[in-house]
Amino acid sequence: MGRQPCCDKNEVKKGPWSSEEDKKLTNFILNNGQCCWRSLPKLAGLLRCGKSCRLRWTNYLRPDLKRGLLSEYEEKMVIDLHAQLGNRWSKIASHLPGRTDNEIKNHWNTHIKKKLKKMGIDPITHNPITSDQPTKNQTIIQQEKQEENKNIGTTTTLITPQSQTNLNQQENENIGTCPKNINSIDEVMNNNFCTNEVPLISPKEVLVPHESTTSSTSSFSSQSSINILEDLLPNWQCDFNMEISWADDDFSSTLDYLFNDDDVSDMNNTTISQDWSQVLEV
DNA sequence: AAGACGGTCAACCGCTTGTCG
DNA sequence: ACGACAAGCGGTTGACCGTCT
Repeated sequence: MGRQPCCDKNEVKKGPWSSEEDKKLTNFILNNGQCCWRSLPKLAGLLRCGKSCRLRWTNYLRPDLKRGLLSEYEEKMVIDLHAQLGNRWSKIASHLPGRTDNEIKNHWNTHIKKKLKKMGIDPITHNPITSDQPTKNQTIIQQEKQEENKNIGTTTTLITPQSQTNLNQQENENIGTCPKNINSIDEVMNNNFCTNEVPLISPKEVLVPHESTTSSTSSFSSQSSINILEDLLPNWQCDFNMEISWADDDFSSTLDYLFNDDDVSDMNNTTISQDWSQVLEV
């Protein structure tokens, strides 16, 4: 017998989210926090699948998300992490505060892949693509790398909890070290980028330079969510007991997306609700 | 002007993993 | 140990938009 569907597909709405739905979802989560996605749509008055709500929130509505294209720094980080972790987008995203796995995955497939190919680097193996037949050593290295990626990508039945722990430990140890083949990318990018030089630090500590978002492509949705946040702001101020400084760099980039500079300066030292502070602490 | 085409990205689908009784 | 359920994850799809012809 197959798995039960997560929701009745005849009764749920699919496709792009309307600003009204965004508003309902944002409002509900800000007031009640994130709990039980399956029952959330009903409670929030949404005709959506819980899964869909979770995705919309984590990929789009979450207020700590950065918007706009990935910076050069972030791109290099993605390349470096991909060399170590393979297509484990959520792991990669966890090292890039304010970025989602979906966003990184899309950016990889649409921008970085091409860039690397253009530079003569195989986006899968992260080794240089040569026009000649690969040498014996290169072939072996590539095979090893593919095998490595394969193992990383398929943590299935053969992996016991103990070996999984070991794998995770190994993984954690590897993060922060320069992989053997990353030199090839460094050479091409003419930049000694390497994670042992770029500390992988918590979202709270990372300050990623962001670009102006005037060129943001997701015109409808991003705009609608920004409007929603603006609409909801008074509620947060009412609910919040905790005082934070909006001058904190952590928040400034997010705020840049939400408000113009004047708005941000007006909001310095305003108060916010606990739910919101939890969201920001992600 | 309009149709074809390609690029981008939000959203979906289905599988895997984690948790709890 | 097992099954059921919720959440997470990565691959894929399809709508939208800009550019080209």
